[in-house]
Amino acid sequence: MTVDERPGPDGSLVGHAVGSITRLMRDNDLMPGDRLPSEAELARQLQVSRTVVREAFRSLAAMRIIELATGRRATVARIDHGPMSLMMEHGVQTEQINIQQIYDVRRTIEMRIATLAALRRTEAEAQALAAEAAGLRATVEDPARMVGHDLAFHAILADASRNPVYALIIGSFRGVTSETWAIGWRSRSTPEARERMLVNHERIAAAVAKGDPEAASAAMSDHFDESVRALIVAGLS
Amino acid sequence: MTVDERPGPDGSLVGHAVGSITRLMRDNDLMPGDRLPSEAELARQLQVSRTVVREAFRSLAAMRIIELATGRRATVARIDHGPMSLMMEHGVQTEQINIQQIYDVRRTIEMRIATLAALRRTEAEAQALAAEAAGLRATVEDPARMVGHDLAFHAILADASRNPVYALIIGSFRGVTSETWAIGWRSRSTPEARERMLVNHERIAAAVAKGDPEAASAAMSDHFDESVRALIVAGLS
DNA sequence: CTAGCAAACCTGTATGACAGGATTCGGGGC
DNA sequence: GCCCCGAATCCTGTCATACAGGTTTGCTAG
Repeated sequence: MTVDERPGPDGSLVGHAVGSITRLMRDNDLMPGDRLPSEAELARQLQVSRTVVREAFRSLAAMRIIELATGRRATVARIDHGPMSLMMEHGVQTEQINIQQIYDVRRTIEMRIATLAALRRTEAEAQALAAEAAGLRATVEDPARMVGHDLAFHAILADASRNPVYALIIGSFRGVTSETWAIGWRSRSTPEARERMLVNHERIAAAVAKGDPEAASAAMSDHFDESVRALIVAGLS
Repeated sequence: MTVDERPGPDGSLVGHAVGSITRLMRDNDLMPGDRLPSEAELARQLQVSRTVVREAFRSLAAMRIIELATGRRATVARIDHGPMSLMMEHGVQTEQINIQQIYDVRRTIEMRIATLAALRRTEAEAQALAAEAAGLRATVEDPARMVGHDLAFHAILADASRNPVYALIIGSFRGVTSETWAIGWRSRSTPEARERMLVNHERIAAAVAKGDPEAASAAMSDHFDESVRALIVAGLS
């Protein structure tokens, strides 16, 4: 396993190292779990100090392209929504993205997810979905626990689409959603409004369990109509 | 501007530092362009070595949450699709994601983008779109230049949706798309097949220019039907 | 052949140093 | 009083070295 010396994109040595390490992974067809050369070895091959290799590793680890652990060599990582979630939170925090925009994207994507999940869900997923919908209803007095059920519900659904990219995107909204969820819930001030929210989840779960893609998609659409309305009531722009 | 000392998520000092810096940005409402404390200053406040602060900075810079430059202080960054693009490439490279899955997501999202763009595009965007469609037709003999026009076409459209999250997601497919685009193009072996591809872009541009959301969405749907068929012909799973 | 242990390897962090690039601030000219 | 310029200062990028743990490897003893 050797590394070539093409200069990286920018003039920086770290940028160069990141490029070289990425190329090394690609050229050697490294798969998740495979081990990379040690920092010292890479430093030698790239003719830079260990500092530079370490910073390059940190960059790749931040994107969960590789995984670092003390004492162990760096390994190729499984893709994960964590970094994307942080990026989204940053976007919202710095007012480059607003919550309504995220909900528009979520509606678009989750309607498709519902369709696919209705066609592809396993029996276990159908049951897990029903359980999370029931969990929502059961914790109606404890918003802090409700948000966990809501997040889990949508995560299971995304997984059931059998397309990891959907799961990734939904996961990337996880941080933002968990921070704003309570606002939406509080804005549903009447028992009727709250009941609608609970029923919508149950409808989605039922349609997916029944394997009815149109009904699942329609229920998801209603769910987002209702949620977006709640957010508007709350004045979240 | 000070930093508290809550321990980070994992035991690592770098993880702690990343958390503290993130919190510092949030608590002080730092906006893109604003400067962060210097490495030495943070090292002092967090009671860690500059090494740790630097690695934390690298992590945040990898996600484009902050921006680093020689001699200058780190600044809060504008959100950017670069890291997401690298993550997607990694996912495809390691066979955790396949091209068809990406195309399913793209179809879902770009149909919505077409709808929004038809409603919200500026005059300049309508013209730029037409120009890129024309560029595609003009460079039909040079796939390397064609892919640039295709990427630009979809990027302009995404921007015209006036929802940066759509632009972000489309951008995250940029790397993968540019690497597989040529395969799809080559698989369109007849002049008719190639003409269909060109016409579809022109139809989208025309519908968006006319401000007809249904037509734009339908044209986009046809575009993806055609593209996905081309990829299937090419045997890309 | 296996279990266990020691050596070798490896990463996380700290310290100190220094070469440029960037910022700042004071002074001089107008 | 204001603007421009240069020097002092600050700051980042990189290197070398050191050492405390954690991990892997390989040898040895039973």
